[in-house]
Amino acid sequence: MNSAARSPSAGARSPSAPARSPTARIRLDYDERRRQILDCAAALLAERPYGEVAMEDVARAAGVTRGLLHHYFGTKRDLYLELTKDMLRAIPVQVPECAAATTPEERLSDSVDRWLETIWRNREMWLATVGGAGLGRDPEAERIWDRARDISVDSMIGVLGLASPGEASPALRGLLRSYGAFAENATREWLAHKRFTRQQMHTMLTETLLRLVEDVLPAMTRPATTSR
Amino acid sequence: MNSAARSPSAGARSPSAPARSPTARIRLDYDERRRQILDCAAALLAERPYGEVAMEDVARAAGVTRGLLHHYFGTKRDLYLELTKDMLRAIPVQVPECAAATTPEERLSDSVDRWLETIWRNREMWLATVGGAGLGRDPEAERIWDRARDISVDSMIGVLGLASPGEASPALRGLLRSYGAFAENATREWLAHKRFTRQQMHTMLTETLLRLVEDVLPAMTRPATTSR
DNA sequence: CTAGGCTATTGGCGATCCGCCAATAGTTCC
DNA sequence: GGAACTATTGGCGGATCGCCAATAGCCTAG
Repeated sequence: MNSAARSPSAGARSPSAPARSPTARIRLDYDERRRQILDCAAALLAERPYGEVAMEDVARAAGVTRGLLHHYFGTKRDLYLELTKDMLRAIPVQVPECAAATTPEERLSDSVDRWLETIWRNREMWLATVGGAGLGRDPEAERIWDRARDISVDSMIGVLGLASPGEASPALRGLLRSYGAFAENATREWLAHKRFTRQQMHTMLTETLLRLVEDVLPAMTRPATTSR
Repeated sequence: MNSAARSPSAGARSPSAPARSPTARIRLDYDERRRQILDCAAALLAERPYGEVAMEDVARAAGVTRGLLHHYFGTKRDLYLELTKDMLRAIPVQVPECAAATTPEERLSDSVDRWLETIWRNREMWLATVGGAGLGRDPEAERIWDRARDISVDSMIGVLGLASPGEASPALRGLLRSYGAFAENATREWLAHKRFTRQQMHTMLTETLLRLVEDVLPAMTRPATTSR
């Protein structure tokens, strides 16, 4: 645009320079910078939707320029997907395996507890990705989420000792995936609006899952009518 | 633009072109045009995400120019919100009230059935809005959805005869809202991936809601531990 | 049947943001 | 101290959005 008004001296850069030397170019290690950018992006995406967070904003928050973001992550969409993957890596769906001789209910309770703990520690990043800032229905994003959800489903099946991973019926998998949506919504209301206590979250998540697999699933797979 | 398009060889426009002359400026009634634009937007948003549908695309699909879209709806975001409101209007959360003397289970079954029927008839628009093309975490959109979900929650409370609308506990409302997310996910898998049959949908939705209010809710509101 | 007004519709201007890449400047190692 | 290495910058070009003055269908009065 208006590249005019560049005096020959070419000094006097942006007046809003940080307290350091005005043109300090701070050089970080690859992984450090990468992490910092991801954190800044998470913070911004946790408070307003994807479409309203400009790359420029993320860059400014990280104290770098837009070009660097593209250098590290490629597209804005790529940055978002990277953030998603990163979050899914940080919240590895609960692996139970506490002790061998326990009831499924105990394992489930433990598993849910651990999961809530992890979510709570990463709540900002969770809200930035799962919580809905998303870019919606992107095939790649959907693929990532689908895989994560399938892993989560496998984990649930394992915790409850329902079936060998390969043998679960489509109905069961679908049911558990929908339970995942249920849990996500409850978590969002817990984190963003404090509509549940953590105690309530725990009870709700465990009890609901048990009811689904013990009562709802049999009713679904029973082929005959009698839906009541 | 192409004002010379009447030459014989220059025919063969898009096969779906209207029977009018190529450059005809077709003037429609306000409501007609509005509805047509909304339908075109729904069709496009049903197959790819919000960010990848340009206003230009919607305009071309509707056979008009971009400017007209802004004239009718203002911002792109406004258009999307309008579409959402429109969809929520078209799918008025099931009003049961079938007959007076029925059991809650029967009313619920009926209500779910009616809801599934409506969704199926409007599946394209449903997928375009609920189904996830969304713009994510927009405050206005969230407000719209929240109101719709609250109405839906009231409806469920009414169908099951649980409490007078004003007296429902926050826990109940939150639980039912999360059930809404459960139902939405199941519906998406049903419509977009055919992972459930309609029969299964019906059973799953009714049975789950009953289990939630009869078993899970009491466990949540019971203050003591014993979540086992 | 023509003139004139009403308003649906157009076309294009300015601004914002994204994607990229050649040039620049810290950092390290010899 | 100099040279190689690479993190970082700055800006160009393209796509899209938001808007508004000008245009042109359609309807009614005379």
